[in-house]
Amino acid sequence: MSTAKRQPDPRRAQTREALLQAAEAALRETPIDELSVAEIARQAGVAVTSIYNHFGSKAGLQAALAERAMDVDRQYMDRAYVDRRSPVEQLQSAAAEYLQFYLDYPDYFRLLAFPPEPGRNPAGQELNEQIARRVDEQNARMVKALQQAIDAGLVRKANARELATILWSAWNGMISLGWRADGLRKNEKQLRKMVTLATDIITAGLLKPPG
Amino acid sequence: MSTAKRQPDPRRAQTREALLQAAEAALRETPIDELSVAEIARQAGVAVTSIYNHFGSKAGLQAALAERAMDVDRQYMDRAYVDRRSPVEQLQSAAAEYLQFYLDYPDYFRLLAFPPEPGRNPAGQELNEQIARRVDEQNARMVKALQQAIDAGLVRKANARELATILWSAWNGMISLGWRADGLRKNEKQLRKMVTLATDIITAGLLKPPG
DNA sequence: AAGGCTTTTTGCAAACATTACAAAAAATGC
DNA sequence: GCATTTTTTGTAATGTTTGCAAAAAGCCTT
Repeated sequence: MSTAKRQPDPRRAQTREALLQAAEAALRETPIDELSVAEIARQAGVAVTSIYNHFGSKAGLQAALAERAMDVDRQYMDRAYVDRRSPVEQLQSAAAEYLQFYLDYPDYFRLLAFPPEPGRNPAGQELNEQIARRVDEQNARMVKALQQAIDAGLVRKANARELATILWSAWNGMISLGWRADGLRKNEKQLRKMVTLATDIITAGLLKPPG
Repeated sequence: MSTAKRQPDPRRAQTREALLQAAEAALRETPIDELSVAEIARQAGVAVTSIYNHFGSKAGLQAALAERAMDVDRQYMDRAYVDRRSPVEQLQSAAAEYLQFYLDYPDYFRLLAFPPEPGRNPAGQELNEQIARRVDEQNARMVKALQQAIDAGLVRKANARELATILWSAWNGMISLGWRADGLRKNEKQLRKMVTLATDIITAGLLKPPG
């Protein structure tokens, strides 16, 4: 293995940070569709190409912002996983908080739940993996809650990790109805109702021993 | 209302059909990413602009093909909703067939489950609504099975339509893990397992009366 | 602290999707 | 057959994305 080490080039962190800050600031003024990569680069004082060097695409840059916002997400989830609550209650509130995160940051949610294909661009792929790790990290908390419930005999025996993935991806599917452009779209109220009911049903199904 | 009627212009159907056929044929040879709208238009013998007149976007054209493919989807679902089966069995096989449809036609599945935004283009919006109607039509069969189960006292009392939406969107969320570009992606085997387990849990939860 | 090597940035050209618009072509209804 | 309307077409312009080569800047060794 040729792991030739080297001190990291400070320029890299610098332009990366300049882009993130410029993009974040610009996005507070202008919706993403009306904001061109040229404009972002101009405000960051770097070349357009640098966006692709660092993030792989315009969506990648946005995703990098979303990844930062996962710190926010962690706060949401902190509210859900409180130890005094029963595991079932924790799942219910995790679902509610996850939905709330979407309602507060719809763009970021979409990028985390349904990341755009990075193509063959290495920077984009790397970023994607990084985001996946963050998501996984969050799901780990759900896994923990489920495992406790299983160990306590409250929930049917099953792989807690798989169960968490089911829960999380099912929520994603439901919440994605919030931005459909057709008649199948659901509004906030409907989403709340749906996610609540679904989580209720699923937890009921978990409590019952397998037939 | 100024509903001035008029005979439909045959040219419209003609170029539409030419585009659909050319696109379908071309897509058998070339993946969508490597197929330009210019090339499709050329093979159809029409102007590029016509694609936008009729379908709103390149994705719209693909979606129109997917809409046609819903006849295929319907056939898959026919296999699931067999009257001799119990409602719960019907749901299980519906889930399995839906997943199979994705496995056989991943591109079409994606367009139906997660339709791209049509923007402000009227043609694209119209197409989107059309697809939504088809999807709704399919879900109606699930609604029917659920309603029967509710009426028979097998399943907790709830709005069958809502339940069907939950089931369908949850499946979408799980199946979407099949094309994630990061470490969270699931392969065919894992998807089967997950969808089966999830449907099992959900139906178990449905059977149990609400606490 | 100088020179060589590597990383990073930059600018440019080209491909592609998309939009807007105006002119051309073709159909309808009378 | 003619006036009106619909549809198609071509073109110019904008924006994202890729590839490439040159320039700039940083690291490392001596």
